[in-house]
Amino acid sequence: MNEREISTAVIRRLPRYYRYLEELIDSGVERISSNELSERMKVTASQIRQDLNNFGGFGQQGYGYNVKYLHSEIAKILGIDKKHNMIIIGAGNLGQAIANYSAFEKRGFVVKGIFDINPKLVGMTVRGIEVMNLEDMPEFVKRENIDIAALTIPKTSAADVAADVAAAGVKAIWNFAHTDLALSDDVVVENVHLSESLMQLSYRLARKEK
Amino acid sequence: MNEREISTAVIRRLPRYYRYLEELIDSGVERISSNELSERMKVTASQIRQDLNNFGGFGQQGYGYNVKYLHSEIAKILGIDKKHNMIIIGAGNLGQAIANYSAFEKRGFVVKGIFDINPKLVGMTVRGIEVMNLEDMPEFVKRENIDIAALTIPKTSAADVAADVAAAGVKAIWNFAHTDLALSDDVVVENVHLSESLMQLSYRLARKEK
DNA sequence: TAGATTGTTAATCGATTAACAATC
DNA sequence: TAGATTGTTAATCGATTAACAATC
Repeated sequence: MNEREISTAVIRRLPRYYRYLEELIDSGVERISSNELSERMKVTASQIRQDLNNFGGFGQQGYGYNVKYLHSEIAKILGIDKKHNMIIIGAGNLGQAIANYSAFEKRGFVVKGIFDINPKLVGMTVRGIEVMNLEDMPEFVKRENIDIAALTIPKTSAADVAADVAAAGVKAIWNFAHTDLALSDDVVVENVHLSESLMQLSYRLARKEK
Repeated sequence: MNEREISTAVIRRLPRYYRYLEELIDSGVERISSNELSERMKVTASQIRQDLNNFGGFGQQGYGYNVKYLHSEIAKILGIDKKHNMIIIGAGNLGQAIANYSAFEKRGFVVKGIFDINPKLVGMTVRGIEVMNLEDMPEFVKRENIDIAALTIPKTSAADVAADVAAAGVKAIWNFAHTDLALSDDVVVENVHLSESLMQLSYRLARKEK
């Protein structure tokens, strides 16, 4: 696999390619050219070919791309050909929503445990997964080989909890708290800032109205 | 206000500026230079000045930026100085999480109603907001002057529901369904694709491990 | 072989960074 | 006035698009 750095712009597009390829498989399409795909996805064929060729030559001249093959190759690139053990910290609605979302499991993300500090929530069960006390998290992370922690907690406690899960051995944090987490470089942090998304929507709405 | 198109890269950064300015206000800071802010936010001072000057000269030579003033100007740019009436379609965990998230209301996004097709959920109350039957949505949108609809529903029904809310007069859709919505250009669509975010995390995790 | 379409190089476009004159 | 820092122009860098030779 190539050593040169892939831009985030490319990485952001990969899951979308993956989704479209999935739909093509479902509708029984066996091969597709960059041109046909470009029309469906509303991006240029050139961009599709450039993006894919960052990772290898998955197509064939005169033929195009084999849908199933390309789909499986992108899965490998994204690392979703392997299982990932995940925990959720924060058993509120958002944490429960993620725990309940079975499509993640289909992509190899298995929720092994949910944690909270609220004694009212501890002991509860979400989709068969027990809500445990946050104190028991470090031991659980080690025992169950957890590599991803989703933080669905208020921003006030996010920094501390992030430090704790990192110390326990978690390798990636999916952060829903509205704050930037400063952690050592060997922990991956992926942010989902819902309020920022809503503000972008608001901006575009305001421009339209003008 | 300027007529030239602002790039999405700039728009994506605005909410983050806003958040940092909010924190500065909370900690009693009255003015800040692009240089100080650049250190806190880990972006270049040049970028901050360029971004802001897309919208106007909010600073003063030799002084910097007045934190409160800049904060309020960005609020205006983002359109969050005005109230937005919002509905949520889909009363599952994710819909409930959004309804319960009071911070949105602080930014002027007021959840007026929640809709679902599941009769078990209809009649329920979330944060004092009644869950109504989706059939009653069009009339509600008109009566309550709704301009934003959050779609927290499965992708199978997303396209139809999106068309319905647009027909009812909703001006912007905050889409959580894992599909691209094709709608007329006068409806703003902002996507939150959680599974794509998780795959990006997975990609970065896989690269780290290699 | 001819036609189609990739992989890849080159050209263009846009975004970021650097530099500095304007000015508070 | 001198110092600081913006607003803005110019330079650089990177990403996207176009073009086409390679090849199935």
